[in-house]
Amino acid sequence: MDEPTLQPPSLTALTTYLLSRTGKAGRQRLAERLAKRGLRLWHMAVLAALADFGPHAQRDLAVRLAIDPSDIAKIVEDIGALGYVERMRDPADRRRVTVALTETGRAALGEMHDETAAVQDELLAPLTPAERKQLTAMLSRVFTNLRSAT
Amino acid sequence: MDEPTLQPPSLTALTTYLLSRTGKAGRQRLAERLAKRGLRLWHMAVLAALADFGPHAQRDLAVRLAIDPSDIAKIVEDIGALGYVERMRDPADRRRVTVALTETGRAALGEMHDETAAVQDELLAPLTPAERKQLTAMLSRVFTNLRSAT
DNA sequence: CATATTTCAGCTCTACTGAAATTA
DNA sequence: CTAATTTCAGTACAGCTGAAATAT
Repeated sequence: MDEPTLQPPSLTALTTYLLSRTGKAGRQRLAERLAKRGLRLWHMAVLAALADFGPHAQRDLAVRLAIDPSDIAKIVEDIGALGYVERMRDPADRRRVTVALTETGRAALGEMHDETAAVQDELLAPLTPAERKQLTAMLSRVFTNLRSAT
Repeated sequence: MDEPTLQPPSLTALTTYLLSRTGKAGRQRLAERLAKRGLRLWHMAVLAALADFGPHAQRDLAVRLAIDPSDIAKIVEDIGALGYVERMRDPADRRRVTVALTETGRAALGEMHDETAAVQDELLAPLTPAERKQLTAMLSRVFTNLRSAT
């Protein structure tokens, strides 16, 4: 009897394949949670960047998060409509639009933090706490290297 | 002076975020290589499944690789046009279409194997060989757990 | 004039939904 | 008649290109 759920060994031996598949699964689960709030992943990423580093010009948000600049406008407008951020023209350079987190946005981000932790616990269930730390450390180095090797 | 390339710590602390980003980067680099052959990732995945497990009905390919059944037809037709696979109606159940790898397909898959190894070396450059093994083992457990917990 | 930032229209790709055609 | 398999049309989203509008 065949077991049609087995993955091809020549694919599961490819770390890149495993990264791609597990990454997609994690993204989907996160996205499902955020969708209940009417948000998507980039919305959360922008809120996190504003919480961690303070107000940004939209251009700087795009550079920091590696979002295409042409997509920023819509993302910021969405979370602005929810009252999570405020936009102001920069008086010093009136081309720039400065985006700042509101208290409402900060509170929403706090709730999301708990939800993302729950999603992560589910995703990484088969790993011990020590292994999760190792995994995070390794992925962090890979990710940093990606961004420097542009 | 600000360093606008720093990622938000509250995101890089999320393993799910790192998985998602590194996974996407890996997928993109693989896709770039395959695009030079006129292929995409699912094409390679199907070829690998046929090489590892022999001929499949299209339905079984969809189940094994977790591709949507409605997308299989186009994928198989594409690699069929390149001469990488052959399709035959199953005489025992004429609803089913059996897909089999050709020698041409097997040879192409061999060349792709070398290319994917090169992509992976670049992606995982900051990790030692021992760490790469650890990473692969951990991701493999996470991935297996995902599929069983459907 | 050249450049930077924001914004929008449009394209492609992936992944999904729904339904039709064929066969069991 | 019901169910399984293949196939296609249409939809939604993400990510990108190109260009216009505004300001430096």
